[in-house]
Amino acid sequence: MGKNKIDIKKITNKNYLKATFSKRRKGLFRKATDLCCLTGATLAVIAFSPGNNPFLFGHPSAESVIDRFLGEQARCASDDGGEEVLGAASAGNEHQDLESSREEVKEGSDIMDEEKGSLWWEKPIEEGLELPELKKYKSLLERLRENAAIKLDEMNRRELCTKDYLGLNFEIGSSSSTPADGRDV
Amino acid sequence: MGKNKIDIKKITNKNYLKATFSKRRKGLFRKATDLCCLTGATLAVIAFSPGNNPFLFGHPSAESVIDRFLGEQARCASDDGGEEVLGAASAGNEHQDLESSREEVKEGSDIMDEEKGSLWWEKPIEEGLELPELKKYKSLLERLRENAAIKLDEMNRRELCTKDYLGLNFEIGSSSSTPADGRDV
DNA sequence: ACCTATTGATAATC
DNA sequence: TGATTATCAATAGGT
Repeated sequence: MGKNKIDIKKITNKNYLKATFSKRRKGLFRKATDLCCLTGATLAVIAFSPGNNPFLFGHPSAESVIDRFLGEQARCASDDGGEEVLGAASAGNEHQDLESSREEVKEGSDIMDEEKGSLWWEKPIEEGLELPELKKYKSLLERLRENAAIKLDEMNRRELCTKDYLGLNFEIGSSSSTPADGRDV
Repeated sequence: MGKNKIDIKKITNKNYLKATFSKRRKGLFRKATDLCCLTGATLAVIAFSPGNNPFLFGHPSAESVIDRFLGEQARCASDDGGEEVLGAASAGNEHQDLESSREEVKEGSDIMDEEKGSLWWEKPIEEGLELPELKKYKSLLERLRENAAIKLDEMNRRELCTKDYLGLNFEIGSSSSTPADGRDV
């Protein structure tokens, strides 16, 4: 679709990879916006760049769509009077889940030579629940949203909600913050 | 981008709306697939059609991306030793959240004249936890996935995970199910 | 649903 | 690194 056609396979060149992610991520979010505008669909996109930076799109908001999805899944599953079967690793392992997430992130940050200067938060989140329970996720998301420096992708033109949480510093205890930057990956 | 240019504003005609959602939803998922293939990005798309049918795309899986997002949000918020502030409606209202989700769905099903015959589940979920706690969501998602009749959008060609949970019957206690159908909305 | 005229997204390049 | 442009890809309208 550009000057030349390309195969849809993993790009190895780091710089080209970053450029491509940037462009196509924007294109994807634009398509998402159009779809929402045209059809009023409820839609969320969660993306982690190759450099593990998070991007969000959502209408009416990413969190609300995720909540709805989770809620309907739960509702659906609870409507048939069945019994817990797959709970092998489910009961009381909230902490484990959180821990594994941390690991993932840590590993992830090494995948690419991140631009450490492009943190898009105005300032680090000024709060620190122990949140041992997932039932606090929802409020956490809201707090995160309100505290984060948000880059409105370009969607402000419509009432859709697009946010790029770029340069989210995933290091434990990190309280450093840097000015916004235009880079995606 | 078709025979004529169109304004990106809400489509009123129901049939045109359905057709447009169908086409553009597929296009969006294709873009998402390409982005994942090219850059290896971790990506999820959650969409509810105008008829409130859910569609999922995810690499490596929608659930894993959602989990990661939730996990990182939690981790991020808990890394600064702050205090709960926005919890106005957060503490101990898991049930309320679930209930409001149900309401949303109920209302939603009236928005469009749904094709009641296009239920894409092989059979209704054979389980019914009370799941009074959100920390069971993860396992529920897994169970739902295993029990649902999954329509692989067309992505099987790559190792990405695209699923259309179409015709998900959100009625409480619904145990009816019907064969798969090709309609999106 | 399937076609095709057109516009839109984007790979390469600067 | 952001902008430009030649090309392919997505899709609006009609069948």
